[in-house]
Amino acid sequence: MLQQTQVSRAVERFETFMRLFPSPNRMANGTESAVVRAWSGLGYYRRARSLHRLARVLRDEYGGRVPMSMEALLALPGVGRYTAGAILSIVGGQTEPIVDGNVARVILRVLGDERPLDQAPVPELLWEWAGEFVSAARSPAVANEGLMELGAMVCTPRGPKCGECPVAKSCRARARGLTEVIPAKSRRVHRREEHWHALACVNRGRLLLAKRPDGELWGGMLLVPMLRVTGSTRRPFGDAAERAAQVTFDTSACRLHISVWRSDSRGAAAIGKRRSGAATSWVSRASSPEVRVGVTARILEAAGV
DNA sequence: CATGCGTGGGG
DNA sequence: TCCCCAAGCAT
Repeated sequence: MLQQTQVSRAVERFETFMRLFPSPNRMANGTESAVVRAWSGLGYYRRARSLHRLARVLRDEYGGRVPMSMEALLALPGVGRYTAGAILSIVGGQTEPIVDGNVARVILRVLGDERPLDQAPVPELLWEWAGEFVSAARSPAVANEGLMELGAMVCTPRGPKCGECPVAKSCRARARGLTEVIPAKSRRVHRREEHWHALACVNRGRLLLAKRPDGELWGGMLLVPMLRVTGSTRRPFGDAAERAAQVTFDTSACRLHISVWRSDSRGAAAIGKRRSGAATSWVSRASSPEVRVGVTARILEAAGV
């Protein structure tokens, strides 16, 4: 959960999530969609799907336990250098470094390095520095936690609290007045614009949802049926739906301009004509978490259903 | 190695 | 309103 997600967002979900999946075996014995459902709203849903796959690897190959070696951890789906380092150092007390966004910011400021944190060879430099740091520490867990926490609480992206910083005296960014420009911003990518149709389709308290195709935006998620506009289709769902609203929705990579259509029991057939084999299902509005989250919630609200 | 992947809060 | 960014990873 903590991969590229603020601690406070993860904390909100953690207790519930752990009650649902108290052990790797319990998750492995359940379905992927159960995990994705519990994850809904957190974003980056590949993490949820990876986690379910990971649980099955633990069940089938490691007796339901987490292997405590770098090699084994890095081979698990969704586990990279950061996650493996965190598990080994914080859980296992091993001398392994962690570099997250916070740590990178602290190191670059201390060094007065004005390069973007993702520009080669900066990442390797950061891992080496963090490796020397944790090697010199009595407790790898405390050292790594402390370094991340320093970045999160004191050496913040804007307005760092240098007056409270234990290493302010040896910080080059501080000495040169560069704390606001380090770390340097990397080249910005333009958010591409796409046009989509969405179908808000309600019948007797149930809502039509469709599973997004793997490899596309929101792959594997259960959402209000959505189609990307490719040609110049005026009425993508025929006469079965009426135009209800227009909404804009941003993801990290693109801005979606969505034409929202409203329909009833006829909607499923309209979707079926558009998409061969689209996995649609009617779900209860009251008990389905998808209804209250993300793009689906926005579309339903805009459609007034 | 550059890019894609969500969402929500803060400035 | 708009941009930045968050306990990254896979491809």
